[in-house]
Amino acid sequence: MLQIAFIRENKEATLAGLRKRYVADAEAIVDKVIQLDQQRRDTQKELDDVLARSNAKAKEIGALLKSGDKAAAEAAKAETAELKAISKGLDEDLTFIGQQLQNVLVTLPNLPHSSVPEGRSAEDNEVVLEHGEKPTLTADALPHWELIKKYDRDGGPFIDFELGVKITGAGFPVYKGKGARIQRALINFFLDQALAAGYLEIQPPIVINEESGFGTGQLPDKEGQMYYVKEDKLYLIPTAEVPITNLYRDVILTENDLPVKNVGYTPCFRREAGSWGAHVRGLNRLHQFDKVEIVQIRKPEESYQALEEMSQYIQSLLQKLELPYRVLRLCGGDMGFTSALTYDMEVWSAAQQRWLEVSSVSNFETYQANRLKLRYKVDGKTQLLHTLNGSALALPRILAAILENNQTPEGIRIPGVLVPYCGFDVIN
RNA sequence: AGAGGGAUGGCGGAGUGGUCGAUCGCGGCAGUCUUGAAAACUGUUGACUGUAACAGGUCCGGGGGUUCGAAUCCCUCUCCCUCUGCCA
Repeated sequence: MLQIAFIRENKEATLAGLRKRYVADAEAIVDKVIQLDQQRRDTQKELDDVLARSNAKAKEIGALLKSGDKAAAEAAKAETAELKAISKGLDEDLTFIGQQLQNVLVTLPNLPHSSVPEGRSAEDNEVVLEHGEKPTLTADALPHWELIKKYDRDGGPFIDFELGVKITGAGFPVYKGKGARIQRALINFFLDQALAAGYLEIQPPIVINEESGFGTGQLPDKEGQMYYVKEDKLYLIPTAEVPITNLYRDVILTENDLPVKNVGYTPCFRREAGSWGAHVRGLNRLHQFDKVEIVQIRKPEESYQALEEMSQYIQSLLQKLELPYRVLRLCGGDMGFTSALTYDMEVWSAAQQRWLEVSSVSNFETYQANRLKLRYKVDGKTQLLHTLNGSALALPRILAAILENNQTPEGIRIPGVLVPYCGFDVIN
């Protein structure tokens, strides 16, 4: 959530940011925010004054009763009725105005960083760099969903979509044999790498309450994208970002606690309506998938340096896995609601001949921290922190690229770094 | 799931209708002493809002109520603990 004080004092910058994101009626919304904020402050002032008078009166009555002057006390009591009526009315007004303000404020996305390119859609994202050689496959090369069927060894394909449909539904594959083992290998590899890079491993719950959904910005308007357990009012997490970042909700850190670097492996659940044929085939888009997520909490002045470090770290993983990749700087129109700057990492899927997004790393600046009330103390003052996170990495598309890019007539070669984790070096 | 007991500042723990935002202890911070540290002593130490700075306002798990006045009384929700039951 944007800070009201910032909007009030930087109206033009706010408008420019919102335009970059193609927010409709930005000017009208910002004017509404400023107007409601003024109204709220005026009403608050008025209420505070009435309350101050009431408080003084109550003390006066207490003193009179103590001194035994009952008649004067009764007279003073009679004067309070009016104050009470006024304060009640003002209090109701304030609640109403506050709600309206909150309702408008939550509809505003984060303001883009100055380096965010102009643009309306994914077409306009800026390619920051490309790394690695795209493998040239033979004419009979197969996409991963065919490869999975080709190496049918343990009583069915090593990733079984049909079986998943049977027990749950589409988008919930069953990993078997080498399929399950390579998943486990990837998770352990990613966690070990993060530990070596100084992250603290966290195993959070994978269902979260409404407050947590609000804290990181999934709620109120993206509830349709999450699975919901109605009886308990709990949501299945779409990413470990939600529970891990919310560990720091309503927290005031000290400088010694910083920087916070957490890593967590969790399954992730996404309802994601809509599908487009081949683009969502196989492992390309699932309702349940595994992901290792890195989260950092930083002082404002360090957060962009941290973002670059996280980007480098994620790239190092892709390099170790020998995957060709590119890094995109997302444009204003394509960036997530809560982010100020996002890099997407995409790996080259050689048989599908397309780039697959496997990571997204973002700096949210104070947008989440303001919702979370996540602060730290500097020179006796409390200040909002910056939150960042990134996938490091999401498994299914990594696996898809590994399978496709490394296919040979003899079988699918497992990248060297994974072999000790897998216990095998080829799927054949 | 049933019965009972709780929820107070970073932690422990007082406070049961009137200067209580809250005694006290620990911890933290600053100082004295010390070559330095420890110990001891002294002072200081919640958050939000508001103001140029004061002042003022709000917060004792959440919400509502009684009262001139609520941390204290009433209702309700949530969570925690103990015992009984069930259970990976």
